[in-house]
Amino acid sequence: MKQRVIDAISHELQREFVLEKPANLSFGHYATPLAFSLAKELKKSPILIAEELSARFGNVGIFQEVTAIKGYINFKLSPTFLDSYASWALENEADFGKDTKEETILLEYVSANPTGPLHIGHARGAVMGDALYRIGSHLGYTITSEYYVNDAGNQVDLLGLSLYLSGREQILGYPVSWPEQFYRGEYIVDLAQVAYKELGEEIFNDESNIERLSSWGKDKMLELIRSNLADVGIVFENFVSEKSLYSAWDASFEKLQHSGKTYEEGGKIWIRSTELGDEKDRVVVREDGRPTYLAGDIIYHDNKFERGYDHYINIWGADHHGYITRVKAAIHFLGYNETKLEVLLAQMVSLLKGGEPYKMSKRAGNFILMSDVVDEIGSDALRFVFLSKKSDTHLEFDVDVFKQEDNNNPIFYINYAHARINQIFAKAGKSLDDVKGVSLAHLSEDGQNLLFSALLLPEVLEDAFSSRQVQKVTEYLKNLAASLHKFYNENRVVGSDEEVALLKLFAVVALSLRTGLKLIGITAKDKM
RNA sequence: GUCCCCAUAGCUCAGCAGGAUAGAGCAUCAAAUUCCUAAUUUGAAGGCCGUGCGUUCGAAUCGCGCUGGGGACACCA
Repeated sequence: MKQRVIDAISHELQREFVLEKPANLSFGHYATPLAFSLAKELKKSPILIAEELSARFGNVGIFQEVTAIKGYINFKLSPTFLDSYASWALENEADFGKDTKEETILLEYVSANPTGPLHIGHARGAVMGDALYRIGSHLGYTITSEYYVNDAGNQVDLLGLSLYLSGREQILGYPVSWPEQFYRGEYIVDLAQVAYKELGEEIFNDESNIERLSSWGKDKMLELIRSNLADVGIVFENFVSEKSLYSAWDASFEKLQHSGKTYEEGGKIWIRSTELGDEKDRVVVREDGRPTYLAGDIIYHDNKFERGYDHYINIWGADHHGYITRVKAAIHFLGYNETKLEVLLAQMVSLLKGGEPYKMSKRAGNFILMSDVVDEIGSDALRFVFLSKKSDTHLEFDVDVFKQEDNNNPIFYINYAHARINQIFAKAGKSLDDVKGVSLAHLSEDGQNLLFSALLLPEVLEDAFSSRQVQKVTEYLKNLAASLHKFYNENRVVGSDEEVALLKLFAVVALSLRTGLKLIGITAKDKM
């Protein structure tokens, strides 16, 4: 819709212009402040310019009216245009808001260590990534979703050690002393029990079994993580194992050396990341020859770029922000265009319950488990609240709000609007096919405005995806639901003279709500 | 010390590729159900958009400084 408007205006004006929303829908559907910027150039008042320019739109079909108000040029779409778009949307439900894009994107998110269940911090990146995946795919981008599994290195070793100690302590009854950094959540105790059942008591007898425990535990944890994700409707296309990539280290390392940006010092191998803005150079190979964590990411990004996507998006926890520069430097040294990588940061989440800090789960080892929150408020509410604020800003919310069944709870409010429409159709005894064909050209002003709002979804999606700001979608859905409730209270539908037209209008609103919800991973309710 | 995020109504937050009177929900007060779900709606009240300077015809929005809050600064992942 927006594109049609832009095309129509460019055709007439032959100029660059900014298209925006008027302050008030009564002015029009779209507006441009173009006259202000032309004032200097033309040495005329913006008010005069706006009047002259608006006069050119006398017979541009899609506009009913083009008016100059205080220097702004306001465009009001014609009811026929809105009606034809509405009819198209209802005929092509699945295509509503779809677009075609050439770009291919590799989207990596979550990538939590397979050493424990997902906690609430992971949930934010997870939900954000999934929403971008859904919206982007709907817009026609070819997106691959990927989870990088850190199944090599210290953390996984620690998992094995922790299981080993826990088994010796809880099952074999030996006294053990726990080093500070070991995993101590109750899930470790539970998992050690499972190990006891599946692998037998002897697994805890000898330290030589720790490696096996690590690997076994990692697989179990990955299974748990997948199930945590599945509970909120997230399924990844790819899981890439860090460990499996290590065989490619020599090749990646050779590329790095080829760039001349590596050097040896103190028995370690460094990359000159300071040349690309890093605070210090970084070690990639330790004195004992073991590659560092960064090396793993170098191989991984080499692997990613080899696969030849147009664009790469990583969603990381905000605590990794300092890591961006060095990874980009490495990508550059590998000979790729590092600007193709975009890193989005998911900031901290603080949870409250009844106004008090949400208590940490002992089970998780003093984290808030994502699954606990899902059990408490449900996947839909979790998704909605996490998506309603920009991901790179801190978020605080009270889980109790999302258990209320009223206006406090936005997901409830939106579902109610959708369910309402369904019930009205049922009450009227009509189906979509009964109303599709009717013309909406004679709707009241309020009806036209509601229709216009419902038809805005495609441009909201476009805007949300391109700015990576999914909260634009949740905000839009809340507003659309509010408009529907308001209209409902002011207009009687069933039995009125305009029954079929109003039903068609409502059908478009429902389509927009349903589609928008679907793209943030929520299934709209038909009945409540 | 360096870097990142934040500061808008009592609370939680929108608005920010500069544009017409700064919005929503909650909380407070007052209204609307013989009628499609009142799980809703309407109205009132509530704001030096943290602060100073700058850019601009125009700044909540852009730039610099300051103040306050959160976070990150490994050869751990």
